[in-house]
Amino acid sequence: MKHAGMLELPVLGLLKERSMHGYELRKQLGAMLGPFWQVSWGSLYPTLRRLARSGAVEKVLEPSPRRGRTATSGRRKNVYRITSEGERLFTELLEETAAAVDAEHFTLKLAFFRYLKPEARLALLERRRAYLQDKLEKFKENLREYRERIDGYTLSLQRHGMASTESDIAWIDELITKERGLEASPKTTNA
Amino acid sequence: MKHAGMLELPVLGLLKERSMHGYELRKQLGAMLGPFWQVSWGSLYPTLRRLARSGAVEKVLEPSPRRGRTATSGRRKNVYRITSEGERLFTELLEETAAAVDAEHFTLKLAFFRYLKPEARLALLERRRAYLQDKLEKFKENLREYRERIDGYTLSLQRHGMASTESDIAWIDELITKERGLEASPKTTNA
DNA sequence: GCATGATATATCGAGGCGATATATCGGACC
DNA sequence: GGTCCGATATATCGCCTCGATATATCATGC
Repeated sequence: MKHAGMLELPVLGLLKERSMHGYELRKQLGAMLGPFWQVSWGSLYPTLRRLARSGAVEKVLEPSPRRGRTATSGRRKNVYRITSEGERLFTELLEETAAAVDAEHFTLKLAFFRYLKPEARLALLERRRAYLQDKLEKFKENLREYRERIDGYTLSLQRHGMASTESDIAWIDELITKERGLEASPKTTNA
Repeated sequence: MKHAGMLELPVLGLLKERSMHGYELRKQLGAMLGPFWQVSWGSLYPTLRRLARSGAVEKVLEPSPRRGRTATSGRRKNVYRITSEGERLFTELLEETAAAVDAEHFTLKLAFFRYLKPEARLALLERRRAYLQDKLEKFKENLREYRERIDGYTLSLQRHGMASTESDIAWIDELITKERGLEASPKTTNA
């Protein structure tokens, strides 16, 4: 993953559930997002430092590592806890639609959808859908324009890219349908 | 796109066809790879500088911008030409299978497949296929392990990820089949 | 005792990206 | 003729990600 400020949201989202240290955070992230996209230390620790500096998280003082045999772990651990400012930032980052277009950002937002109200979810889904639709159009246009100039491999590549984009749109549509169903059901049940 | 050393291959590949300056290079790249992944200036110009420093490309002296009206363009242009060292580097980067697993690297290699011998193409395709297959297995394993702990959105996300990966594998298989057909055809035609 | 691997934090350098600065050129508009 | 704008063209800055690496401590097994 390449884009900037990728980790803020998932780190805050996990710390929202319970305080953790960096190493554990990484493991949880891996479980949540599938076995791929293992977060690198060079991204994670600086992110925690940034969040701490901005007051979104704070270091929890461990109850003294106690240099004796009774302590479960004498190892140095930096446990981080989310602050109220962090909670605010989390919601702000999650709701913001501008970054919802990017695949990675959208994926990360989706993993924390349960914290959003239905209308905010729909807003994000529809923003992402519009982006994909636009991408598809541009693909077609590009293909019309450069058709003769590209070779078979590149053509196949572009066709597969278009098919993938269509599949992504269909998936988003499923999610939108489910979401509307959830919105409607409370009233429908009562009708 | 995020990974390191992404631009070396496509820049050399385009300069192989004809000498160009940075701005044009960017436009060609866009046409080739679809309307997305517009290469940033902050990546392109440093890449050209690196390639020039390592002797893979060289600046072509424009026939003096001629401060008169006869010149088609008095604007400063840095036209780059590939060297024999650059041709060698291009082939090396293209054939190397290690980086073929990454989606972006693989895509870029595919765009220059026509410069490879059939067996080298097959090697890259099969390497990419093995990676995707492994990715799929790990997805399934991860899902078995964390099934109960993830919510509906995350589950849907992972399922879609798996379906996409399967679709990618099917596409690679198509390419492999075509490739084997091409390999066989010269003999078949003569049989 | 002592090797090994998991836990845990931290930093470095290379490179990508978005934003921005700067300048020239070709046309459109009046 | 003047002037504004958008396309052409090169370049750099700062922030961030990533892979590699360094450095410990702890748990387990032999």
